[in-house]
Amino acid sequence: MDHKWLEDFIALAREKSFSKAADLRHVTQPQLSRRIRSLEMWAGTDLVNRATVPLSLTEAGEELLAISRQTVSSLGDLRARLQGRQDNTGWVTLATGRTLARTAVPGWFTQTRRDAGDYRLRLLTGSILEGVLALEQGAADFLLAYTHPRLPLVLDDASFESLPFGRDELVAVSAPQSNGKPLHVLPGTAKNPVNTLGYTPTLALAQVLQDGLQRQQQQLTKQPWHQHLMFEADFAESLHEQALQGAGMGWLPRSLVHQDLAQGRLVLAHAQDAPIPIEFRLFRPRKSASSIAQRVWMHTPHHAG
Amino acid sequence: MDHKWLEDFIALAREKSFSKAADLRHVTQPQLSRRIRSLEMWAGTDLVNRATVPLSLTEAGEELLAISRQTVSSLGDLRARLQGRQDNTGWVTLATGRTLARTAVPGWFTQTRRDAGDYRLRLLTGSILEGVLALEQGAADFLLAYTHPRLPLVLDDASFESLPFGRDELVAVSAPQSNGKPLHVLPGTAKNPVNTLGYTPTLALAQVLQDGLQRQQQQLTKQPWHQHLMFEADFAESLHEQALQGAGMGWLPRSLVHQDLAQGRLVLAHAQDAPIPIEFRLFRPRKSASSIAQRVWMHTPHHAG
DNA sequence: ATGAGCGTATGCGTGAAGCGCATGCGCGCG
DNA sequence: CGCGCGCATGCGCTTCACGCATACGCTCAT
Repeated sequence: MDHKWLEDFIALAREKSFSKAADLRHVTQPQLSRRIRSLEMWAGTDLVNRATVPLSLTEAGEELLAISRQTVSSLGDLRARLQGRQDNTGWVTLATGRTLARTAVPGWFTQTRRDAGDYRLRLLTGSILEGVLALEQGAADFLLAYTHPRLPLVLDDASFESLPFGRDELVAVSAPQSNGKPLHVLPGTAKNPVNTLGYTPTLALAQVLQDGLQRQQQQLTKQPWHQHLMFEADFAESLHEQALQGAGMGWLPRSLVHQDLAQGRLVLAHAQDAPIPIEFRLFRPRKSASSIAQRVWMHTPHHAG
Repeated sequence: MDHKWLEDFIALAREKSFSKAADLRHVTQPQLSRRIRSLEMWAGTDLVNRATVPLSLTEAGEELLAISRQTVSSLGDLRARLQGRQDNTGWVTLATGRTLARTAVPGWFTQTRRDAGDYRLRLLTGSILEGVLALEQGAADFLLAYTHPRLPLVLDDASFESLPFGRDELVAVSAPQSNGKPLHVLPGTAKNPVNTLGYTPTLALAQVLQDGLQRQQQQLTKQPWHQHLMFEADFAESLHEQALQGAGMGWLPRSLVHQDLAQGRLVLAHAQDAPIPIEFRLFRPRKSASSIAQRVWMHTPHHAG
């Protein structure tokens, strides 16, 4: 009997749909179907009436649901307490991506440390999905992530709250020539496409960027840009490095390159100077915040969306 | 989080020994060690203080123990209820071995059906270990198994009770020659060993037989018998079949062959006619018996050990 | 009535994790 | 000081959990 099965079952009872519950649980629908089937095998009887629309629980299912809720919550609470016990040494854990860790976190940390009192920060960098899991499992106090219609970010509104944390913009930059003009500039030509530095598609930034570019090409220029992807990385810093070396044009967060732009090490590589806006929010569980995490949350300014 | 881990942890807290708990849980000591380690990883903190002798639980471990007990028992009870609910259609489930299913069960079934009222019997045949698991998990109402000092049969006395069910004896039999003397007879000679039919060592009967033979050779004949194992099966019926065909000498339960002995299809193949006694007991959980299982238990005669 | 679309179950190949066995290592006792 | 007991670790094997692709059933609309 896997504890996961009970959590799956609770989700299924809430959503009354295998597909929806599978999304909530971050697994595919077939897998959730099999897990529920396993739970039914373990119980020795059917738990879900699949004939009704929407599906309903059998009598046995209702009984198991009650016990599952109690079990999951008591074990979850205990686990959170145990984890929190050794975290209550003044640490706050923040899950985020590598780029935001470089751009948005430093300023926030120094500011909240000044306003909310001294505390120590533990940073967990990884994919958005990893961050979501860390937050759900109590391994992190906060999650700082990009928000975008194309990023599903499945966090239950009932259990998690968020506030607008900040915004930034992706600007097309390139190393300059000796005359100060960009070495690589948009749009290129068909025979001379612009050397481009890109994000790996798994990265959240890549999704946001792709969507932003599509819109720009629709609104600004009717014809496509001619790009030649030279370099791809899952870390904005790497692209930054390549851009500084003159390897190509890349879309980088302005906060990451504004100093280079000011001092001429990089220049804007877009004829119309059309930055792509990006937004990010800070998430936290609605309950069971440590006192320090609570103070930090309260002293985090809401950047009006 | 595997539910097994909690059961392991409870066993460990009771036994205060990884090895003992591993035996109770029917796994090897290293595996139990790893499971507890997994549980500690999940909890995020140590649960067991391995330094003390005997080992003790940490504060976190004590808290988890309390919740584990509650969780395991409530889930276990519910499961038993659910299983019982659909078994309460007049079925009683008996786990036993293949041999006892042929020898001891039929008479018991007809007798208890007469005394305890009409009921239906579901027979689960398998190894003793499988039967023990079926009983522990509520998949079976009763377990009928050989008892012997060499068979560890790890059933918790606090949770399970048993009664002496019956006894039988293994007799050496062989097909007869035309003159009525056994075709294969003990003891053989060094150059002409007796063709023997044996049980696969995994079988409980094999353990009992081997122990019985060792004692007999110590007590009756100082010198070993000369046997040549011709055929091995995990099912007494198969040996029976082979014996009838004259393939060799085999130790078979008397109840299985008494008719063949009476009618001369088989004859005793042992010079001193020294049968090996075997005993078997009926086990059941101390609690949560269905009403029918309760009646059957009550009407099962105690064959005084 | 028939076909389109949604939602759940199933086959399959891959990869990770659980398992037993063999062995290492620390601690207490003779 | 060595010997034995008890828990941890390395290793190879097998099993199963997972995602992907696809089949099946059911409803609703034309």
